[in-house]
Amino acid sequence: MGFQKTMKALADPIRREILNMLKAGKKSAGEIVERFDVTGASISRHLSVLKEADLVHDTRQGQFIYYELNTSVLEEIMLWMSDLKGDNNEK
Amino acid sequence: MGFQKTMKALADPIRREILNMLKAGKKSAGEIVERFDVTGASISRHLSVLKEADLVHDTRQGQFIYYELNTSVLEEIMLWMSDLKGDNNEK
DNA sequence: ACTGTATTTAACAATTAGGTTAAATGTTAA
DNA sequence: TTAACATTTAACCTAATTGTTAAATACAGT
Repeated sequence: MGFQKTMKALADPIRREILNMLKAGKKSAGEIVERFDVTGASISRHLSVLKEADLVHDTRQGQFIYYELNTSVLEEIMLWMSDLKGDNNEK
Repeated sequence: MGFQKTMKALADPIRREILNMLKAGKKSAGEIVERFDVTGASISRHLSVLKEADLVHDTRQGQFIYYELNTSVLEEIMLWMSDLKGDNNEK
């Protein structure tokens, strides 16, 4: 269940770019929107896809909602890819 | 150009399962079709998506077309994920 | 040349995804 | 409580994806 959601979430370039941005630290939805040429509503939905995939966590602080990267779910994906490549061992 | 195609190709569960099958060695389109509950036409298109993403190579042998796994394109994806995770080094 | 088998391609229907604008929600501050 | 701001949700549109069936292509054997 999680795997499919994660892969689907990662298949969109805007969502991947959002993840790249968050590597530098948590950012508010507004700060994220600024970087793209689409509406806030559109980014908001992308964020909710990332959230459902557990690739980000959000915390409200006042009127802002901050998004933060969560890479733990990438673990099993990298394992799957490693396995596919024939690297038949851990990590 | 390649990255997006690869991620898109990997986002479908049937295509991932095809790749899993091919880990065991090359298989004809027909052998692949047998494993799934969809028509050969459907699998054929999935195979062409995988081919366009360079995740598989195909070679005709008589009336059969054999598909073979190519994992080289996974390299850059794993690098991207590693980088996202903060593993700021090689491999 | 014909027949059978393997596979792909074309045409179409149904579903999903991603974008927009407008309305709704939540928070802050006056 | 009203106003302003940040963000999400709803309604809608269009384009892309995935599946189906039927036709086309490619090869093998007689």
